[in-house]
Parts: sequence; C-alpha cells; structure tokens
Amino acid sequence: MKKLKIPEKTIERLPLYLRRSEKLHAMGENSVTSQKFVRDLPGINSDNLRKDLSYFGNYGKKGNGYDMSRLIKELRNILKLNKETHVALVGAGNLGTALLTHQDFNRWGFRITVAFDNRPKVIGNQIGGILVEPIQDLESTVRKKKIEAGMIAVPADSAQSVSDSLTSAGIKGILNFAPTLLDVPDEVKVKQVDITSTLKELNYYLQE
Amino acid sequence: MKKLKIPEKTIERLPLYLRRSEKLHAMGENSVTSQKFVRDLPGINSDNLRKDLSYFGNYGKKGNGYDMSRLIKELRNILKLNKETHVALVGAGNLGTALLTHQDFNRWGFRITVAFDNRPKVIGNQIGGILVEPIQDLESTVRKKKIEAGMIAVPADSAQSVSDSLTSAGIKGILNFAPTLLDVPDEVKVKQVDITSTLKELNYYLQE
DNA sequence: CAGTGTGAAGATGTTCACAGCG
DNA sequence: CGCTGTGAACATCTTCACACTG
Repeated sequence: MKKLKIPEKTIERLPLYLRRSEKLHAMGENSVTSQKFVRDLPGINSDNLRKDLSYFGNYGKKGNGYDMSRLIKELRNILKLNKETHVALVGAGNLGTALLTHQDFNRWGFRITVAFDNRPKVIGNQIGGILVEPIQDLESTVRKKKIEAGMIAVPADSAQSVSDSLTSAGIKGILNFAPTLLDVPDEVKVKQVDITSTLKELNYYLQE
Repeated sequence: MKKLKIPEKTIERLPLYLRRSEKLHAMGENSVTSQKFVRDLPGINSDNLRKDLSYFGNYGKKGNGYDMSRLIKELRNILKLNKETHVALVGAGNLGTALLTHQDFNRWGFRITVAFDNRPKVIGNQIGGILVEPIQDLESTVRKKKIEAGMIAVPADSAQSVSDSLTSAGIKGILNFAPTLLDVPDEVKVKQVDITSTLKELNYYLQE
C-alpha cells in the first residue's frame, strides 16, 4: 500500500467499483475474486482493480478474493459518502428539475438543500420538495447553510457568473452542466458534464 | 501529418476546440495563435492543441496562427457534424424531457427524431414537438426511420433491455444516462453520462 | 522572426508476471 | 495452491525544444 498521489483515473473508477460491489452484495455474493468482480465492467481488468484498491489498503484475502461488505464500506469511506454533502442547485429549468427530483442522490449522501433561479415565474415554486429562491440570495444562503458543492444548470452565458458567486460563497466543488469552461480558483474542483460534447464525441465514432 | 490511430484523448478535446473556435470567430478574431486559442481552456496548453490538430492536417499558418473559419469547418468535418444524425430518446421522464427540449442539439446536427416510453400516461404526449411512442414500437420505428444513435434515460433496471433493443435495431452509438454498464456488441460505441458517479468523484476531492 | 508541426524526452497509466500469504 | 499485492516492462499521453516555413 502506497500513500498519496493517487492517479485521477483510479478515483474515476471508484464509484464504478462501489456500484459493482453493491450489485454483487445484493446478489448474495460475498467473497469475490478480482476476475469475477470486473466481469461486466467494460474496459477494466482485474489488474486495474487490484492496483487501484492497493493504493488505499489491503482489502483482499489472498487466495480468496474480496469481501463485498468490507469493500462497500471501504469505498464509501474513501469517497466520503458516509457524511452528508449539501449541494446547491442553480437553474431550475428542465434539467434542474430533473436533478431536483432525481432520488438517487439521496442514497449516496448528497442532499440538494437549496435551489436558485432568476426567473420570477420559477422563484417561489417547490420542486422535488425544494423551494426555488431568487439568485440574489445565493451567496448569503450558501454561506449560511454551509453548502459544500454546487450544480450549475443554467444557460452557457450565465454559467461563469454563477460560478463566481458560488466560489465567492466558499464552495469547493462544482458540477457544471453548462457547455462553458469555468474559470475558478485553484482550490475549487470542477467536473464538467457536457452532454452535447459527449454526443459529438460519440458522433465521431459513429461513421467508422 | 500522421494518419490513423488518433488518441482518444484527442477526440475528446475536439468538441472543445470547436466551441472555442466558434466563440473566437464570433468575437471577430480571425487569425489566432495556439497560445491565445487555449487561454480559457483549462488543462489544455498550446502544445496539446497543435499536436491534436496535426493528426488531421496542417491547418495553421506558420508565424501566424489558425484561421478560425477554416478551423471551424475542419473540426465540424472531422466530427461529421455537417450531416444530420438522427437520434432516438428512450425514457421521457424528467431527464428525457430536458433532453427533448434541449435546443442546443439542433445546432450541431443532432435531431431527436423519436421518443419512447412504457408508461401509458406519457405515451401519446408531445414533448418538445416530439411524439412519445410506446416502447414496443422501438425496434421497428428505429429501423424504419434509420436512426443512428440512441439516448437512454430510463431507470437503471431497464437500461440493458433498452440497449438490447436499440442495438438489435442496428444502432451504432449509445449515450447512456442510466447508472448501468451496458453490455453491447463490439461495433457499438457507448458513452456514459453518469451524473451520480461524477458527483461521487467530485466528493472525493471535496474534503481536502 | 513568430509561431507551427513534430520528433524525442518525460510523465502518467496499464499490463505483465510472480513472490508471498492465507 | 489460488489469488492478492506490487515492482518492472510496456503503452499511451503530455511536454519540451527546435527545425522550418510563410
């Protein structure tokens, strides 16, 4: 087991491993070898799995495999999914609504605590049990409620200004759905979910 | 200029370059150096850009930079965005609705031509100008309308069966929003858009 | 002579192969 | 003796540095 400097690629695979562990656990499997584990995980082989896990500890039993309940616990722990993370949603349009009503987040400790929009028609609505507040209140509310992450689901041209408000309110992570590259301070981590770009990428492969 | 074996990472960046070229073009810039081009493209430097482009041709003028209108044309061409790609959407829930009403796709030649759902309440509705058809009709309609790509926005437990229908109807590319790893024939390219996984990944970086 | 295009060096990520433990 | 954990070999991707051209 090595400490520190864990490859980004490894981190990217951890949620996948967690999902797979839970599935195997639900199927009643207990001791699972790395070989068996990665069946159905396209593009990942047993070496990848073993090496990835080895960065964090010795979770396997030699000659046996990995104990699913143990692995689930370890992965949730590594990904810090045991504590609740409070998330702010900005932009309560179609996508924002989908996110607000997406029940799956809760299972993983993500709680969308507040939502903001700038359109009078939308402000004051309850969506998925969350009140949509005016964008002007963003900074003070985020600060007051100790929100840690933000999701940006606004049109491209306002994404940067929303991002600025979020970061100046002290947010440390942003999930950006707008097709814009955000300029943020170094200590803020941004993950881009750019559906149109992904579709373009897919398109490249579409016509051999 | 080299031919073939273009790195995946390069392909991933092309949509970004296209977006940036269009922005610069709109700003009236014409000849743009690689240095200037990559300002605002976080994580990408001028070497990346020049090398990436060099896989496809010599688009720059030495001592000058790149001509934006030329570059836009070349990139659209490489990504095959000049022809229309017909897309089927499966699952007309909140996310599906967001996708159906997402105008941005059209700009890039993606046309969602048909939508499917299995819930009687939803079937027959028009969303974003598209009629939601019963899932039973998927294979025949997809075949008849020569749909090339599918978007899966159904719950995790039905994603694989939808994927099977899509591929057996001859689809060559899938954008999967369900948190499931799809098992598809080799010739089918899948791109995963897994919001919860991305959020978990972000969460890892969130606490120091 | 500024800035592209590109081999070569360096960094990061993956696969191999096997020592060692249960 | 089977399977993990891990150095070492290999492959891919990024950065460097500079020859070359418009």
